[in-house]
Amino acid sequence: MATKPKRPTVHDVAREAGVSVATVSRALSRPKDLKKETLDHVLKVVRATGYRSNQMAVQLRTGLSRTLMVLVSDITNAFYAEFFKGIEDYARSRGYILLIGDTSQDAQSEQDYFGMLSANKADGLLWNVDATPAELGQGTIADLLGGHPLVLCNHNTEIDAPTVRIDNDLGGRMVAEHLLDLGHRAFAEVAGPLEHDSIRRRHDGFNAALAEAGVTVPTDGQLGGALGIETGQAAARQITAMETPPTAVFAHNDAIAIGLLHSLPKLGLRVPDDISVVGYDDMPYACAMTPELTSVRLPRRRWGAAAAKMLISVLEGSETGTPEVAIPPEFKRRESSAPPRQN
Amino acid sequence: MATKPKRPTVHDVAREAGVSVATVSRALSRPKDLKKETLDHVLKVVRATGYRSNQMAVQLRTGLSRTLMVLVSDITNAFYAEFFKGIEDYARSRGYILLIGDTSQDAQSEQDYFGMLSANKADGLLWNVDATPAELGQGTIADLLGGHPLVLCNHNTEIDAPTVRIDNDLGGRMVAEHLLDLGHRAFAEVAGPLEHDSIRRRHDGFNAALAEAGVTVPTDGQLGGALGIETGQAAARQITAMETPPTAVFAHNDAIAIGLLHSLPKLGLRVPDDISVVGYDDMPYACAMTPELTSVRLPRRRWGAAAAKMLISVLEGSETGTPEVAIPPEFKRRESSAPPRQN
DNA sequence: GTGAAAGCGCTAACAA
DNA sequence: TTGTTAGCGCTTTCAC
Repeated sequence: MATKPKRPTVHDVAREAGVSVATVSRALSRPKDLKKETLDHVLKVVRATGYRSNQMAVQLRTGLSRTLMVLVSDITNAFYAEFFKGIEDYARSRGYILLIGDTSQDAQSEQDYFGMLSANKADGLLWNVDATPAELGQGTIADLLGGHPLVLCNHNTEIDAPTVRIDNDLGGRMVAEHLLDLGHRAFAEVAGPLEHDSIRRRHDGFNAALAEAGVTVPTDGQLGGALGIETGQAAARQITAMETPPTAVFAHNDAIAIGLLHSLPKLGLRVPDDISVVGYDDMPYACAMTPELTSVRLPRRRWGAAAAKMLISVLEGSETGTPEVAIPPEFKRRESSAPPRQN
Repeated sequence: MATKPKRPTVHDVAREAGVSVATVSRALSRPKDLKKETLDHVLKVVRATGYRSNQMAVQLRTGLSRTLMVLVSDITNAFYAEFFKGIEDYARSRGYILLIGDTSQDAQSEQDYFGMLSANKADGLLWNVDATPAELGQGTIADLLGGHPLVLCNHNTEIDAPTVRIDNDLGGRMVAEHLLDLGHRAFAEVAGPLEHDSIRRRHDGFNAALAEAGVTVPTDGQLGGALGIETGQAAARQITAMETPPTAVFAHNDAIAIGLLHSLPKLGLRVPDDISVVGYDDMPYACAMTPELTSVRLPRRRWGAAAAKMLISVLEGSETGTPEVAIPPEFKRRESSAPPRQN
């Protein structure tokens, strides 16, 4: 643990190099302000001494941490992996690093993380909002965050901030159009929690597109629950129990779809022969299901990168409004959807 | 953007409360050093002014960032999600936050992150090593990290540091024993990159247990490749092309197993009737495959928590050796493995 | 129990 | 082009 021998500071380097601390600082941050000779010399000493600037001091001095806080409700969700990567890639290309936090849908954790932002542990926040925080009543979001800027990764009507989200209306619509094209007219929908904007929109888009074709989802075909495998399994039981089951189901995410794929056949409905199943998200394993799952691919990496870019633009002053950009998803047709049987 | 009105500092609070800055600082960090009266008064002013300490200053002054850096080679891998959560949970309970970095198996990125550690962006490092960094030749790992402590989450013979890893020898052994118990004697193994310690060990454990039963994997049954679905698909082709295919396959992770599950039936071998498949990792979707995948469950969350605990112990001085703890996995029997057919 | 004051290591005016 | 110097906001001796 060579942690004892105190690390060299600008002063050490300055003394060693026979220049002032300012020169050392400049050599590192604005090299072109120095005579090439001096620069080379200082840099050599820097290397010789193994000097590394102490970011704690830099941060205090500049007021910048070059750190982005990323908040999601469940870091455990594989869904976010690519999203993080997109953020990380762009952020790092701009010299920022990531503080990733999991709020677990818990108001206290959320507050804690907001507190860290206020305490300048990060310069800005990338937030995948699920629910509007309760504390928001007591002030604006900017107060909560200590004035640090925020970019939302989900739409939220009660928070006024730049937003970079997936175009879920379009996603839902894509599913409807695909299924209609195949000839389906009898549908079921297994929804997630509709109070979440991103869920609501895939629902709205789906149903709007159906409505335009003169079709509606019957009441008993409107199922839903949490965004998990079990919801799909439960839905499969409900669907197979119906007198005239739908010929196509739209699951609000791939986990639900997997639950369907897994349970429907066991309960007597083959996919896609008897019933088509379309998922949403296009998780990595969607294409390895049996049958391969038709899904809506969300460009999660691009999404993360766009959000990071937006936040950094705000931080660096080149973005001042509160734009809302919606990233279009992409439809992935696979084996789990097919034309309905003729009967 | 209420970012203009400069935030209150200890001085502001001190003036407002009619005490010294020292007293304000104490009120926040060591309340019991103050007369209850003073304390209450200061705290009231703190609340009134909305004061929040500036962590940048605290860090510089104390030399502590209360931040843990976590480095993995691919943040995109769903495998890490639960691992992160375990780290986050424990870390946060101890007042630490997480800086998560993705090295992309890239030496430069790795160096960059090490540099940030040296620059005190974090107090310590939790590292899921894949390969020993090339730069290690030029000095000890402690130098590279600026003297900050490190806990490895994978064994690495060339780096001497406390390690908290999964007991992969045991995992591999569990698979062999399960399959032997079922009556299998003809095996194939689809391995990952054996240069990784965690992969090597599941291989070693598996083969050692087979050897003890007097069985070996024939040469043409020793397959392998990257830890992805495609490797499983390719292996399925090789296996089905064999004159006498094995009755059981051990896939080094679930992705490979999924590739097998997906491709074997298409090529004429039913799972588990003709051939048993056992995966490794027990990813969330393993139990939703058709057939449900028998796998080795890695307690990833517990693993992360244990690693975080170890690192914080080192940081706070209560752990000084270089212990190596191996966390035992758990066997999950499901549908994809069954006794071999009698023939 | 409380205050005064000395920095932590760095950057950025301002001077020279 | 380079140096001097004043802090950034906080914690922590050391006095009182």
